[in-house]
Amino acid sequence: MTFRSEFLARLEARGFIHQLTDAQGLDDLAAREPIRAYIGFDCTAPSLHVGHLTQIMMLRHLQQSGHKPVVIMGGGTTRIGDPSGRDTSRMLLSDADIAANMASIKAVFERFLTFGDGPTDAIMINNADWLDGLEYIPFLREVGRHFSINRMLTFDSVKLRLDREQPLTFLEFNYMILQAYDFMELYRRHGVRLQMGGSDQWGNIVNGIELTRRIEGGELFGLTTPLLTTADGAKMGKTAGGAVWLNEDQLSHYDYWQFWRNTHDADVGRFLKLFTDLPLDEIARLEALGGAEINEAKKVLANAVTTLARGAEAAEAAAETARRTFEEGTAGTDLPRLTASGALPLVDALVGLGFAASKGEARRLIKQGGARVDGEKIVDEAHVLTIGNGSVKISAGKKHHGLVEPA
RNA sequence: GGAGGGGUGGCCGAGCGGUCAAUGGCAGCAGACUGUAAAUCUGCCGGGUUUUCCCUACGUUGGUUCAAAUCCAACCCCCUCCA
Repeated sequence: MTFRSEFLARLEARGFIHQLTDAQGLDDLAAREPIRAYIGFDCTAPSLHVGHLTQIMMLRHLQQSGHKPVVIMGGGTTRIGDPSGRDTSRMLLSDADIAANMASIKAVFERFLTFGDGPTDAIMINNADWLDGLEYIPFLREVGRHFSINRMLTFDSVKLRLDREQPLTFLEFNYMILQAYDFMELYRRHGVRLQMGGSDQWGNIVNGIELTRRIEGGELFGLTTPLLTTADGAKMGKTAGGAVWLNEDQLSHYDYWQFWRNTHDADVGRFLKLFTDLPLDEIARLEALGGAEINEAKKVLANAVTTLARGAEAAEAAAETARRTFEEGTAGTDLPRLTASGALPLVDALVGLGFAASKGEARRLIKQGGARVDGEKIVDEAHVLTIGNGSVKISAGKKHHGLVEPA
């Protein structure tokens, strides 16, 4: 359908919309008045990763179209663990871990959203505020009676586990109830009308809408984004080294930039729309580039996305390092580095720079011709570097480059 | 509580007394070809060590044996059915 509201029109044009509970109703509402919409984030790790980026960008578009983003930190729900999309239970995190993670995650949002007290300023709320104080019996009487087990069993998050004969604890089984309760509580406390999330959250979102309608008579809306996979079907945001973290203390600016620079051809257009603010006609132009020229589009993508998450300076530095390293074959300043003095076995340098997980792997790398020192291929596993006064460039394969510098 | 089935490397999944660091698949890494892409082909893929050597590993702990992922016992956890 064609949306009248700027918000939905934008999301639609950029490929954010997968499912919508009441497209017409939400469109009318968003066209008529500023709305408050929320997305919840788990605090299971000290940083969000690029898999969360779709959600964050959606809040950004919300704010840019004149609405108010509400970021929910799952301080309470993380103590339960969301079974959605998982076939095994999460480890239970300690409260201290959760608090530390939450503090670490918060900072990222400030790069994407403007927080404050104004009408369209974003706010951040911890659902522990109301979940921690819940009393069991009163909660069951108020909320629990609106959930039928029969129906809960049909939700994907539960069904998947049951079908695969994998355990689902009662603790986890309650997650969807608490998330539904969140939505209602946000409606009560802050007048939030819309919950957004990944497609795996559909069930949880619908539950919240239903619950609020029954108890409060309020009309709420839900919107989910498509599950994001790369062109070859892999889940977004996982690389060899693990997740692609948004926090810079978890992943260097350069590596973050490189992740985007290495986007598959087929994904470039989609990613530009989802993860950057570039105008659509500009994206159409970039997307149309064929052959080797699409590399230009990838650089634009990497620059734009890195600027958002890490700042313009970080993006420029990473881009410059990449240019020097890959196009000139020299070395940029942003590369991973290692200091040493005197004699350093190449194997140790490779391990020290993080290019190999063990010495055995480093040896293997050398044996197979993947290791280079100052651009020169080394096949001697026992090669020893002599660190004098200049830095030495170490390469592992075509993509990993680093520097060993004198101490 | 009872009966049965099961817990193997990042994941899936074989093995069921030596020839097992453990078949196969996926994922991953490197090489060739390229465009820091994809596809394809080749090699590698527990750790250490200049190597037919040592460590660690098949839920946990003990035991049998010259020898155990493989047999036995106890325990822990999971699944199914019964109560």
